[in-house]
Amino acid sequence: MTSSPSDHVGLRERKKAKTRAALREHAMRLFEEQGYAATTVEQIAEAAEVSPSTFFRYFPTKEEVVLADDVDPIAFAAFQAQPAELSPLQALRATITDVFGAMSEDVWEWERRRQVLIASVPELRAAMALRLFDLAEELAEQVAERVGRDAGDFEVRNFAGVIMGMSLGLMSSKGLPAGQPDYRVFVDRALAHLEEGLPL
Amino acid sequence: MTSSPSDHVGLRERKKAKTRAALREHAMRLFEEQGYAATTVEQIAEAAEVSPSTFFRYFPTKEEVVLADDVDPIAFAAFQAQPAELSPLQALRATITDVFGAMSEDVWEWERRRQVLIASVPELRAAMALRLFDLAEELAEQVAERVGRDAGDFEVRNFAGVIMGMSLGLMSSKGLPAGQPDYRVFVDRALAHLEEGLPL
DNA sequence: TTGATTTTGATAGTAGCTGTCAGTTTGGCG
DNA sequence: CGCCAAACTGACAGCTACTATCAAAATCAA
Repeated sequence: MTSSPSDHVGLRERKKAKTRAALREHAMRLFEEQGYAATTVEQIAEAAEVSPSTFFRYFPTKEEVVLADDVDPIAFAAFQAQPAELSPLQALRATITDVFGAMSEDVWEWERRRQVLIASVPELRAAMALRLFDLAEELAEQVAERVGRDAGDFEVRNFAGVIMGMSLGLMSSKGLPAGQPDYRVFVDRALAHLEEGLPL
Repeated sequence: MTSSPSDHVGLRERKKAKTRAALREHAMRLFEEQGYAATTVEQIAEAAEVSPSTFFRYFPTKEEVVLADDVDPIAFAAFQAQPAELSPLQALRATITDVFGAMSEDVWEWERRRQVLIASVPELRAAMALRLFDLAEELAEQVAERVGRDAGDFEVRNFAGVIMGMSLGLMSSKGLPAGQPDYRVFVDRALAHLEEGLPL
């Protein structure tokens, strides 16, 4: 689903991909080493051996180099592929299991580093929250289709908003065990709790 | 609870309050007239007849002049005052009714303008999301006390996160009727939906 | 009125980001 | 192979949010 039939992977494309990956990796490394705010775009560009203006050609903002994500579209595809008889919450849980299960350990490790960084930098959390608005929009559309309602339906939107909030809640740096948190477990547990009606 | 026994409201304090109010009002007006991004702090300061550096002495960031809020502490106090036999969700609904009901029409009108502005400016939505993290933290503590659990309890935190997300969902500019949305109704409806276990 | 404290404005500086604009590299095609 | 159009690149200038400092002015307490 990520490549169209006639996909010219010429030298140009490969070079672009390499530059992009280099920027991301050096950025992540520098952020972890000396902090997000203390790292300037100039330093990242220098480490990746390009000019600062080139950085902004690949990533519109400094935040985006961390937030750029390639699992979301996969997850949405997986959600859509869930059997129709599942309830939205059930389908969501199945999706999480599927997507996380299919991740290689390398990809997952990268993802974990991202999460830790985002959770610890308020600026990134804010940007992530913004992104979640769009994701909630998409989720609302898919849920609407699944249950045969309009995407503008109040309860459908509320459902999507609640899921979004649950995800944000898991990002709260406080309250989660430090070290190497395994978000795979947390997400499933939170969804299960929601499925039972949030008993307290 | 906002004033200590011996509260000297001298000329100094009054002037400060006036300056603060002037900054807020002119900022809101300018944002509505020419947009948030297109309005500079310098313009706001000039309209309120102070220097730009004075603006930052009253509000740490440009966002804060919109986000500064005085109903949150009232709402938390009201939540704490709810009868102990109510479930967290019931207490929350009662709080909303109480607080919104006690608002004067003027205060409510100002609140409505704020909400509309925040909903329409991504930057403000992001900042508001950040603030909701702190609010969720406080909510978690109060809920924990209410149900006799630890504030770090996973399900308590999940509850707080979900409530936060619900609030964010209501801020999504799309999907809400334009014009003069009455958030009082929406919040209660969303809470009721949650109370029923998010049926779809 | 005097002296302490607070508030204020001016100034200078940093960083993130946006634009422009020429110089170079690249891929496609005759 | 060689040319052209397109894309990529890097340098520069500029804007705005925000910070830090410091002396002048206003306010308060005695």
